[in-house]
Amino acid sequence: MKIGELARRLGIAPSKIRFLEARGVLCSDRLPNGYRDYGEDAVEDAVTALRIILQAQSVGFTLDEIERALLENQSKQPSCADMIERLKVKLGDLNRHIAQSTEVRDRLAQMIAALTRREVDNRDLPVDLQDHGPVRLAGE
Amino acid sequence: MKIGELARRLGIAPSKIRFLEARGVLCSDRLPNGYRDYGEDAVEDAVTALRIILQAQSVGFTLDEIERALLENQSKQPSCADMIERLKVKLGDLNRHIAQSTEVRDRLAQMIAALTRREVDNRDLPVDLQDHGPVRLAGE
DNA sequence: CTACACCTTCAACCTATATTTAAGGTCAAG
DNA sequence: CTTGACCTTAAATATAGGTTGAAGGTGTAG
Repeated sequence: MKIGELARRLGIAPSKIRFLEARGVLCSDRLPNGYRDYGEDAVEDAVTALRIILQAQSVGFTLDEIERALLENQSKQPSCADMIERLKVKLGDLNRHIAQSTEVRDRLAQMIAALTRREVDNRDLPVDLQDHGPVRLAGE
Repeated sequence: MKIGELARRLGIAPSKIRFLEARGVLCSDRLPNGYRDYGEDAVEDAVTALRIILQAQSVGFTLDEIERALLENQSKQPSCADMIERLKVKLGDLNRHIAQSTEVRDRLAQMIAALTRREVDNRDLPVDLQDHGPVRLAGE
């Protein structure tokens, strides 16, 4: 399988696969003419790797971090003392991030509810804006 | 209060306050000499606005979205039908994001546990890597 | 008056993460 | 053989979110 079909299958641009490969988080076999060639196993590996990479990226890991974690994990010699520390820091970040996301999610849900009510009754202001009163933003 | 002290109080760079003001999500009064001047109320407003802005940013809202939401919320004429739709989409995004973050958080925690065990017993591989087998990454 | 910290604007630059484009090679169908 | 889809690399551009630097004004202390 060539890169175009793999990209379509993954729902991403071929350029992104090339980019990730250049970054060092993916690899590929090549045909004699230089084209990237993905066998059956390679396709499955790529899909799995991409799923991990995109998911990690989506929750705030940089490609550098992902690369370090993946490579370190695959190395036969552990030597991971440093990495475990880095991952623990990331775990803390992630927990704080989840707490914050949840808080914002709840406020957003309240806001939507309040705005929806306001469509009917105009007096009802969003709770989270009432809490701190009108904030001076731009243009006042 | 001038921008430097406000920035120190907020723990951010003065340049960031200027940047956010230029972006349209903050405002300021000016002294006759052009310096930004924050009165007592303005300081509180700025702190509140910054808290909201940074938190929203940290969970994936762009400055454009934050600006639209804040300005729309403060407008006297609701006309928010569009915004409610946008916010609902964002709420969905946020819920998916929380689910994904939580999943990655749990896997990360397992990975740390496994790596910590491996420091003692080298056979014990991280569960999330066992699940999908070795992934072909770069350099193999 | 001199120093020095602080402020202004505006434009340039930076990092991360890609995408797009330019110039060219490969290949199967008609 | 030509056309068009697809591939290659390298370099330029895009986008978000800033930071930095130049050039210059302000304010206060010695």
